[in-house]
Amino acid sequence: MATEKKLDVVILGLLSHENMSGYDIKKRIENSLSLFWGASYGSIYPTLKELVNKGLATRADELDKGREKAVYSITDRGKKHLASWLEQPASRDEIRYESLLKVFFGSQAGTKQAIEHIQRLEANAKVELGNIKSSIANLEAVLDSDENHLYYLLTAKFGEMFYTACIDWCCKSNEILEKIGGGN
Amino acid sequence: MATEKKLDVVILGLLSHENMSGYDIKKRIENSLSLFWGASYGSIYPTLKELVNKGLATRADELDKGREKAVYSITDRGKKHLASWLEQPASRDEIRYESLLKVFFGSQAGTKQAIEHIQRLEANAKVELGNIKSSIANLEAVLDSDENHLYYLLTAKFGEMFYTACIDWCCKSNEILEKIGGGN
DNA sequence: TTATAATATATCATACTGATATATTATAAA
DNA sequence: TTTATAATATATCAGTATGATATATTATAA
Repeated sequence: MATEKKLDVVILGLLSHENMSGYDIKKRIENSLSLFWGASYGSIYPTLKELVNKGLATRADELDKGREKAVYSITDRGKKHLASWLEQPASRDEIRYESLLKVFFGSQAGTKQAIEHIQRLEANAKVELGNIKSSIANLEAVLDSDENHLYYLLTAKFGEMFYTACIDWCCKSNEILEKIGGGN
Repeated sequence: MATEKKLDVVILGLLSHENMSGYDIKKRIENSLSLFWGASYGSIYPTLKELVNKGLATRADELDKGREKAVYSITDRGKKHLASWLEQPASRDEIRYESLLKVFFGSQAGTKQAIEHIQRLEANAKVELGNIKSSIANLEAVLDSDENHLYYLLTAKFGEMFYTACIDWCCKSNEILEKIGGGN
């Protein structure tokens, strides 16, 4: 069956918060879900068509500042579909870290290169952690206004813990490799 | 271009440690890389053929206890290909956690369901952490015998930190949700 | 004015999954 | 001893997604 299709329910979830266009959905995924999920235009637009065909969403063409825009809304059937997915246990929890792959094969390239991969990972984690910390500050400021904010805050805190632990691992690993890798 | 192909270099990396069959490669990935990378037979076998066609690996048919087996070895060109990938910065470091997706959409299903997802995540993380801890103990015992063990140990320690932090997040999130979710 | 960024959607080659199929050998259970 | 089940070993394919590319319009900065 290939990986069980998830993008339909991700989009339905976002539409359950707010009506959106495909373009809006992409931005929302990048801003709020990117820590633990992603999606490309190449799958978002076909999935939106499919949702309309199945009666899980409806499309309304709007004119926003002279520019055409298709805004999608979740239907009652869409809400039921979303709810039935939400009650199932998650079936895909995984990490894909090419950096770790390169560390794993470190003996082929030498200590120096492994250190470089770890330092890039650390630098990136620091940027992400900075972004997440300001998200958390913003969310905590508006926490009572919308129930969704609480759940968003919890996932942001997951990101905070992940990148904090990741940076810590990078430091320790660096130390170990610096110690043994005088030459190579 | 779709996701840049990575399985070729993953397999070359494993073959740089040891000659292996497709079946062996699958097991090795499950045992040693599954924390941060995965692969299915449906991609491993075609990739092995491709590696042979490109002259990056060679195939030798062996008879192991009356059972046919194709054992692959990395070539010099394969080693160069692996080395040139290893010196590039990683281009794919990501998490795909459906559990977090379900937490994010928690307001649609209610506090109780969100707690259930988090508890399943915690239970799974505890199992993984147990496995990783025994791996680490084994690796630390044989550390000087093979340079690869050090890099394997580093990635295992990444897993240890990840699942430890994950369990911690689950506990804290659980508490928060239990507090507010008396009813729903 | 001119270039660049942002908005908005569409298409497609390529990569990979997970299911299914097939066949053999090893091992545990009846 | 038969019988079932697990492990070894490989192959195929529909379905799901990525990321690159293309196109067109409006907004903004140089």
